[in-house]
Amino acid sequence: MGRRERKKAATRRSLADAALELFLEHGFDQVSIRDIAEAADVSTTTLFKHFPSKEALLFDLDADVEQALVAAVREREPGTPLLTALRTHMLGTRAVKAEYGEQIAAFERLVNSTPALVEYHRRMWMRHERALTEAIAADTGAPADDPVCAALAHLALEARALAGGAADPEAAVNAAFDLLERGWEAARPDAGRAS
Amino acid sequence: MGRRERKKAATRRSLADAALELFLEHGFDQVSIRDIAEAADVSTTTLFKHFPSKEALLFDLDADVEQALVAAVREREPGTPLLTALRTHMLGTRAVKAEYGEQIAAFERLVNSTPALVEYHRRMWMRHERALTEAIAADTGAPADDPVCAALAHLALEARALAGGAADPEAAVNAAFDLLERGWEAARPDAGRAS
DNA sequence: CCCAAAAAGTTGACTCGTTGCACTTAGTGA
DNA sequence: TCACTAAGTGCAACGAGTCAACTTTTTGGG
Repeated sequence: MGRRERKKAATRRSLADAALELFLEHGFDQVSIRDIAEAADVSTTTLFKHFPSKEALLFDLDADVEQALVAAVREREPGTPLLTALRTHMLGTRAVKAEYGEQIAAFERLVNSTPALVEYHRRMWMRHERALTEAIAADTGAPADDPVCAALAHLALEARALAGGAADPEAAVNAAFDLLERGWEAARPDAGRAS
Repeated sequence: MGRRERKKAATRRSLADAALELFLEHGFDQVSIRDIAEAADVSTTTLFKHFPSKEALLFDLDADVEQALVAAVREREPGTPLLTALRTHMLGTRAVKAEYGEQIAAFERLVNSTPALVEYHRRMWMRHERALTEAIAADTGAPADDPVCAALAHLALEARALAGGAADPEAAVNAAFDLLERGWEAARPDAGRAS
């Protein structure tokens, strides 16, 4: 990796870092793009060459975490039912987060207290809908555009948004998956055991 | 109703009309707030006294249509299962719309081709989540904050968003409800028959 | 080794949604 | 009739995001 790409990555990180710090201290809406550019000592145009929007500054690291979802389905333990793997993954990342402690907690508080960020987060999350649909379809031998697989993917992903607004997020996720799991097994009696 | 309120309603309507016309002709993003205010012969400040945002200009009429959803559950034929009523309502309004013909079709095309509008529409729709949750809970005698009822409400409402992006919307709605209905009946064996 | 092309950054002005402020106008109610 | 209030105006501003023209590097090929 040449010097150019290293420098590029450096300014990118310095932007994301400055943004995170300022957002955590003053709140998302109280910090302007100009403030961030100023803090990272670049111009606003440069900032927008690195990040397509103000929101994107925050979810820079989070991007690959989201990819893990599809992997959790595709590369799950053989013999594990699909929905079980999904459910575990959604509950599991939560546990990992809890372990990391205050930093991630503060980040989540920031996101969940800013409507624009909640929405953006949701959008990013939902981008995997198609990939998940295909993973599920492939898994059960259904055609790639099977409506039932699409519905399952969509509704399973929605479980996260549902948890976001609930008093007890874990219970909410479990409730959603209880519903889906039973409905899914009824629809495909073979799906509950191994595939 | 005095003259003042009549005038207020008049400018409001003239704004909404101008907006709809311009949006349909040029597309949402190609029309600025200033254009609309100009066409209705008021200032942009006045426009924002009537509508809280650009998007709101379009969904002025649609607002009460959305309210019908909760009514469809609460005031359904006695003996009809809850989910059946919901499903029918979602498929039914679609049929009504088809009958109205080109105008509504064009409107829907406009909305569905503009990400900002899709999102706004979804938001409006999802505002009924709490009301629906309570209606469902009351219906089955569960506590008002029962997670399963909340999950069902959320996921049922989501069926619309799911349909929006699907090749065959009707099939998508049916697939979602098939899943939910089975899961729901498994969770509450008494819920499938009458209440 | 040098030069041209590509990539990174800068500057400054601009659009667009949205808000705030100070002001006028016109119904309304006593 | 008169004070009050709500609607509307004009203008200036702010913040996000874009655009175009221009200055650096950095890099790769002849």
